[in-house]
Amino acid sequence: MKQSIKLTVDAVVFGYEAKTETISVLLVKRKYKPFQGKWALPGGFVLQEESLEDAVERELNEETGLQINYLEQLYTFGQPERDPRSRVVSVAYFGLIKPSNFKIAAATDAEDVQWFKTTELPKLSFDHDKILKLAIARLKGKITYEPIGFQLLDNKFPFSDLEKLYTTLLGRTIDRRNFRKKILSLNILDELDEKISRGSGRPANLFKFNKERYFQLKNEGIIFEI
Amino acid sequence: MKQSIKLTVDAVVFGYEAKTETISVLLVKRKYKPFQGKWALPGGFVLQEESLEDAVERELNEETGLQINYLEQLYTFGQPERDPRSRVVSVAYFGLIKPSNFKIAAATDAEDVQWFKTTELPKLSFDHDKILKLAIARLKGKITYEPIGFQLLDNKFPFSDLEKLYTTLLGRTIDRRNFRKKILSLNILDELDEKISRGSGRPANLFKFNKERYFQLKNEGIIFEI
DNA sequence: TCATATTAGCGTATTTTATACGCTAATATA
DNA sequence: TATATTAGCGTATAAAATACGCTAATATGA
Repeated sequence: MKQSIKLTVDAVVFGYEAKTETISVLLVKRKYKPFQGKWALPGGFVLQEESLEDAVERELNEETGLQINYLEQLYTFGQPERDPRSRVVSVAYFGLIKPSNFKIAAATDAEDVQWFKTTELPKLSFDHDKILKLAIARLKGKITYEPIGFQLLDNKFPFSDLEKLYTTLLGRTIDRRNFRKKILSLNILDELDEKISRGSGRPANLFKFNKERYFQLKNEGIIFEI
Repeated sequence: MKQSIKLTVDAVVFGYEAKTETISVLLVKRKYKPFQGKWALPGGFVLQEESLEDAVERELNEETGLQINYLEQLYTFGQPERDPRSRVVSVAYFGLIKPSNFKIAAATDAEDVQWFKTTELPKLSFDHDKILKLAIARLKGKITYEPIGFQLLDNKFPFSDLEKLYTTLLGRTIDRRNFRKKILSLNILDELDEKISRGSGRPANLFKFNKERYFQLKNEGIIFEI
């Protein structure tokens, strides 16, 4: 067996800001060759005795200092020529973080770390463009049949944040009344006895995603769908 | 970099027989240690300069002689202890073959190859039980929102074959009239000027999945859904 | 302090889609 | 030629999705 393949993990981490209604991706500036000085997805080599998930979380923490909120495997990229140095296969992950976490990024490690709006992306290293493209498609697709959107909002959020998130992700206007009816009929949101006022306009009630209830419904075969 | 991780691919290949209404999985009996003599998913080490897809197709061909009809990446399994020998990460694939191909299996290589009904599975080697379980879930889930079912039927098939396949996969009865209406309204089947008679009963018209039309509709944003 | 701008919150009518339901047609076989 | 078997199809009802516009509560600027 002459196989000598290196294994890496890469992470596509999305963040959302309701104020500007933008989805951003976390990128790091590469310190070493190849693609030195270019932007890339955070990631790196898997340690010998470490699970893939541990590897992603370690790399993310080392490079960005961020606490991830939701993480799932995206796809494994293994084209022989994807790394100019040698054969490197990368298991890509897909992550989401909450806005409160969003703000503290870029605060930790040596390399440059930055949030990029998905509409203003730089050219990326390796095949990371391809990975990112797939991740964006996954995010947009998944949001309609699994409640991962809540992972991009704070624990307590006004309904309008959710609405704006869906408008942004789906790239089209949605009817506010019908959307509210639909989401509330799913019975996975708890309305709190708390209001929030952000600038002008009527203060909004805060909601909370009820994870327990969601999993209970899921077990009963009731499916989330927008 | 002290990393020395081996990379393998494994394939979960499903076949369907309308006569018995059973879904089967292709398994091979292991020739060497570990798990010598035990059943496992077909697969093996990725060659140094080979893409992951090429590796799966090569291994499948070497071990079973089968031509695969549909192949997609399933998930990458990387728990450190999943192989007792050393660190081995496996990229699992999900494949479907048509009944005509189904029959010629087990005809080629040295190891023992066999179809197992998904209801009568043996204990598998490594973490292959877990992989198979995920693949079955994927098959059952995917069939409702992508027309992969046609990959399990012959090119020309009577409508009842499709109906039986869905009944089997979904594990519940479906209303024949409503199912027919729904599928035909999708406009992705061509009704042929050909009939088939299998034993008693009224001979059935043959249908053909219109791939071009499906992709055209898909591009227009029209989604297949059962 | 009051007029204006801004965001939140909600109901009903209409259209579309899903579901429920049972008979006749064409063949093989006994 | 009678019987068993599979194929093929329509209509009525229920459920879900969509379309649509006003009032409430606050901030802000005149």
